[in-house]
Amino acid sequence: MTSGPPSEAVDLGLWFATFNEIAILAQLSRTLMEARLPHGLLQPQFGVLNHLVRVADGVTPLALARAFQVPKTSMTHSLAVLERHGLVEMRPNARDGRSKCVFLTDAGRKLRDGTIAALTPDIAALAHRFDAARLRGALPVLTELRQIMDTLRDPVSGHTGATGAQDP
Amino acid sequence: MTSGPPSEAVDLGLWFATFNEIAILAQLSRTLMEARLPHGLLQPQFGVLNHLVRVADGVTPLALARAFQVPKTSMTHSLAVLERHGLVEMRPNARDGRSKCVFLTDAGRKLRDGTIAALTPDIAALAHRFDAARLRGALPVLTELRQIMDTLRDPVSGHTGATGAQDP
DNA sequence: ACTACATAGTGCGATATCGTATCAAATGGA
DNA sequence: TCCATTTGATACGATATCGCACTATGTAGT
Repeated sequence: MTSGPPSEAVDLGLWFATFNEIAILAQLSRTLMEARLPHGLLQPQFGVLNHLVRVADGVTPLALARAFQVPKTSMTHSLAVLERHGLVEMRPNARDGRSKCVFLTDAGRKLRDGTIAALTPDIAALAHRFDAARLRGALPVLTELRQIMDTLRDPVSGHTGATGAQDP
Repeated sequence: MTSGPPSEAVDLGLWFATFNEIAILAQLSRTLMEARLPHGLLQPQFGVLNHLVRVADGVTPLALARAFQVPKTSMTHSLAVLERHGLVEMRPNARDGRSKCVFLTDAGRKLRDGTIAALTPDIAALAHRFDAARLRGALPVLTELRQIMDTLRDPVSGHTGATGAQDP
C-alpha cells in the first residue's frame, strides 16, 4: 500500500475537546437567552426570528432548516410555534406550489428587537469580562469550521439534504 | 448616577454571530456523533460516558449536571438511560446519604472506546480539510469564554446552581 | 402525455429536555 | 436535641426534537 492516511496522526483529543466546549457553550448561551425570552418562546424559535430579521424575510422553511442544520420536521414545529404566536406569517410560494414563504409580522419584529434589548445588559456583562478582540479572532475559525462541516455533511436522508447559506 | 456602563459600545453583532455559529456547530457535531452511536444512545449520553472515562469515575449526578451545564433533571434522565443500557452503575454515596456515585461498567468503557474508534475516520476527514493549528488557537478562547459564562451564571433555581469543573 | 423520480412540507409516535413540586438527608443554629 | 434551612435526587407534566412515512407538487426521460 502506497497512499495510506496522511501518515500524520490526527489529534483526536483536540477535536473532542473542541466539540465538548462547543456543546457546553451552546447550552450556556441557550440558558442565557431563554432567561430573557417571553414565556413560550425558546432559543430555536428566537434564532429563526433573528435570522429572518438579519438575513432575509420570505425564505422557505427548508432554507431555514438548512441554515440552522436541523431536520425539517423540527423547523416545521418551530415555525408553527412562531405562527401560533403571531410572530411570523406563512404564505404560499408563488414559484413552487409545494413550498411556502415565511414572513415576519410587526409583532415578530418588535419581539425580536425587544429581546435584543433585554439581552444587551447580559452581553455587556460578558463583554466586560472578556476581550472582544479575542472573540473576533476566534469567530472566523468557527465560521470556517462550520462551513467545512456543512460541506462534509452526508447529503442523505430527510435531515435537510444540503448546505445552508448562513448570515453573509 | 455616576458610574454608568463602560461608555464603550458593545459589539452586539459579534456576540450574536458567535453564539449563532456555536449553536450551529453544536448541531453539526451532534449529528456527526449520533450517526456513529449505537441505536438508543444520543450525544448527551455519550458525552457523559466520555466524561467519565476522560475525567473521573465515581462522581455524583449533580457534578455531572454542572460539568455539562444542564439541569439536574436532564442528567437524571441521561443517567437512567445509561444505567438501563448497563453502561454505568449507580452506587450509594458513602459520604452523603442523599447522593449517589456514578461508575462506568466494562460495557460502558468498551462502548465508549468503540464509538471513539468509529468516529475517528470522520474526525480524520475533518482534520484533513481543516488546519489543526487554527483549532488549537481557537480552543483556549472557547474554554475561557465558557469559564466566564460559567461564573456569570445565575446561581439560582433548580438548574444546577454553580460552576462545574471541566476536563482539566 | 405518461411514467418515474425528486423535492417541500407535514402528521405521528418515540424519546429528550426541562421547570415545578416533592422527598429525604445534611447542616447550622437556638 | 430540635427545628429551620439547604442540598441531592427524582416524579411528573408540558413541550421540543427528530426519524419515518405520507401527500402533493415539481421535473425528467421517453
